Formats: sequence, structure tokens, C-alpha cells
Amino acid sequence: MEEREISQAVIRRLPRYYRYLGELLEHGVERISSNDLSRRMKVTASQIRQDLNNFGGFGQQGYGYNVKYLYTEIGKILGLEEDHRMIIIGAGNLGQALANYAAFEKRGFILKGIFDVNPRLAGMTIRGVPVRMIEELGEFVKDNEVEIAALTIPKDKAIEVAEFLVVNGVRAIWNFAHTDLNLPEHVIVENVHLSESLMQLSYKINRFNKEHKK
Amino acid sequence: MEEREISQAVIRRLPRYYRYLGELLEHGVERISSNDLSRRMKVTASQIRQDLNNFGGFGQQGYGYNVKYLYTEIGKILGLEEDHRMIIIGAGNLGQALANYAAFEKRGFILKGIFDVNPRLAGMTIRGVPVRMIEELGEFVKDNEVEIAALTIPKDKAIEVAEFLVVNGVRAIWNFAHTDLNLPEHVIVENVHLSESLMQLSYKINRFNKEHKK
DNA sequence: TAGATTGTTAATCGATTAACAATC
DNA sequence: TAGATTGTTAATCGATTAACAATC
Repeated sequence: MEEREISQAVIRRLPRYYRYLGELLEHGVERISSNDLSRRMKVTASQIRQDLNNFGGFGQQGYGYNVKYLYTEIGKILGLEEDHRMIIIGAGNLGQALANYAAFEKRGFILKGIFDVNPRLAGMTIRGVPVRMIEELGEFVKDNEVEIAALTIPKDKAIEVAEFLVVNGVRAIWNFAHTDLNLPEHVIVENVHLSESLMQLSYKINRFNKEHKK
Repeated sequence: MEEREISQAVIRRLPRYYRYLGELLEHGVERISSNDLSRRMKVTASQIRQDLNNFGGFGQQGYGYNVKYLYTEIGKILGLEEDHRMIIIGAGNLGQALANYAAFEKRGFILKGIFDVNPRLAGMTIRGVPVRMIEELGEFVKDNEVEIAALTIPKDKAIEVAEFLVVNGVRAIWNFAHTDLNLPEHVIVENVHLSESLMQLSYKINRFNKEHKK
């Protein structure tokens, strides 16, 4: 059977479907049509049906989609049924923010450790997880079969740490450092470049100003 | 003259060009060809030239692009030449992380205030900026002509606060809350949905696992 | 001048939208 | 059954890549 490659655009939309379906579920909505959902989400109904049919026929003609079922299925597609062992490197504000975000845990992202170079943070605990010194990193990653590492450290450090992590078996990097990580093909990298996000915002302000010849 | 609308895809790439050019500049590189840049950035040279030509002819045949000039021009396009008055709402870890990110300031994003509901944070200062109580928000925003507000508060609060900000003249919202903000057309919203980013990562791990029939 | 590289047009590719037969 | 709505094919639109004449 032919493997159809899922486009990046579709992947980006999946978590948003998941979020809307979760909210519908919370509000006790049992079923929803692509048309109804399209109005709420401000995308076309056609796109919703196309997106979902990349993964299977989750709906029923004349009925629509069962919210609970679709929510669960998208959860499976997103890999939220399995647990993911995760660490955070960099116990600064951003690292702490991630560590404190309890909702990750209920989606299966298990925080196994937090690491930092600053010896003054040694012994500190965030949500019950101790901050460890970076020297322990290699061994810890291997012993705990860490799958995901979030990097909230400066860019120069990030590159070498990422390579070190990969050597020690980490499969995926959630990269908050302001740099690209050029890692081997099989390593999954998800970038969160906050400064670039802010520049996109600023671009839009700037363009708006020009269009309204301020 | 016809106004060509710039696609979202191009806007997303601009800050990355800016980052690479900044690094080249730091390394004393004077000029670069689209071909050379394409190899470094792992995009096609054709795309680089197309993207840039949306905004003007910044290069020279037979020479390439002057790094410093192009860097400056992209900075202008991104609106980094003007100052942007900004506030942060929510002085938790994430809000503090943003406040502490000093590099924003050098790009023209001036942090005017930080707000929170928690009275225990009153009087606290982050990088010289005092944390204010949310009650002062409306007046402060008007008095200081705040342009951008970063929202690092829970989703239920975020929706109402965003509307309140817009009423008081805020032009753009940098939204970290896990919800969409349905604001008037003219308001610029830039979403940073960390949980969705993590789910995209998890999707890719999941797909990899399936493809390698683990 | 000859060589290099842009700016730009044309070709290709992929994603979105529209339409509708299938079917619950 | 009649009405509703999906799954899916076809049409359209837009973005990316290729090609090359213009020109530094």
C-alpha cells in the first residue's frame, strides 16, 4: 500500500483540531459536522474533510463526526497515547515555565529531569523534579532512555549540547535556542524561535502602518 | 501601483534571513550570493531571490548581495527601525522569561510594564521594570500608548484581557495563551502555542516509529 | 571583455477549494 | 424514504523551482 506523505501544513493544523474538539467535548457536544466546525475554526469545511481523510474516514454521511471518537483518534495520530520521557536543559525562566506547565504531563510528556550549568541551582526542585548538573547529562539520558529534550539555553551551547544528546540516544529536540541545529536526518527537531515570532508581529504592524500611510 | 500581497510563507522566512545575515555580518562577511546563502540555509537560491524581490532589488548582478545593506533593509521591512512600546501581562515564569530577554530591547521592543493579578508580586521588579497590578492596566496602556501586549496568562482570562486591551488602544497581541482570540480585523495577533508545537514534535516521533514498525 | 549572478518570466508542483456521487 | 453530510474526485489557486536574458 502506498504511503502518502502528510504535508507540514496538515501537521500544523492537527493540534488545533485537537484543541477545538477537546473544548467541544468539555462542553458536552456529542457530534459535529465539518461545516459547523469550519465556522468555529474559520477554515473551510472542505479543508477539514481533506485533512482528516489523510488519516482515515472518521465521519459518517448524514451524521458528521462523533466528537469523542474524533478527539481520541487525533490524539492517537499525534502520538499522545504513548508516554514520552522528556528532559529540560536550562533551568532559567523559560525552562522553569515549561517544567511548571503541568498540562504536558496529562498528554503523556513525562518530565524526567532538568539540567543546568549553574551550581547555585543544584538541589533546587521544580514540581518535584530536581535540577541536576550538566555533568550528569550523558549518563542520565542513557539510563532513563530520554526521548525528548527541550533546549532553553543560549545558542552557542545549544549546538554542542544537541549533538551530545543525540549521541546519547535522544530522538527529538524541542529547540528554543536562537539557532538552527544541524543534526542527522533521523533526529526530529521542532523549533520555537520566539524572537522570530516577535519579528513577524512587528512586520505586520509595520505593513499596516505603511498601508494606512501613517 | 499595484500592491502585491506578501504571503504568510514569505513573512515567516524573513526573520530567518535576518538572523543568518546578522551572523554573517558578525563574522565579517561582506557579500554573499543567493547560491552561497542557499547552501547555508538549506533553501533554494531561487526562493531567496524570489522572496527578496517581493520587496525590491537588493542585489547586483555578478556580485550578489551586500550583507550589511541587505541586513539593514530586511530590518526595515520587519519594522525593527522603529521603537515598539510593549507590555507583558502575566508575571509568571514565561512572562519573566520574556521580560528578561534583553535582546528584544536592541531590536526596538521597549518593555514599558509588566502586569499580574497576584498582589504578592506587587513591587517586584524585572530588569528595572516594576510589576504592576492588573487594575492599573487600562490607564497605563492609554497613558503610555502601548502598541504590543504579550499575553502569558491562562486562556479564560486571556480572551477578556485581550478585548480590554484593544479597547484601550493596543494594536497587536503576542498571544501565549492556549486559545484563539477572536479580535477585530485590524488587530494583529501572533500566536505562540507551545503545547501545539510539542504535539507536532510528538506527531513526528509517532510517525517515525510507525514507519520503522517498532 | 568574460564571468558571475541577479531579477524575472515560465514551468512545475502542491495545497486549497469546489462539486457531487455515495451513503448513512 | 428524504435530508444531511461525508469521502473523494476534479478544478483552481498559489507557491516553489527552473531557466535564462539582463547586466554588473
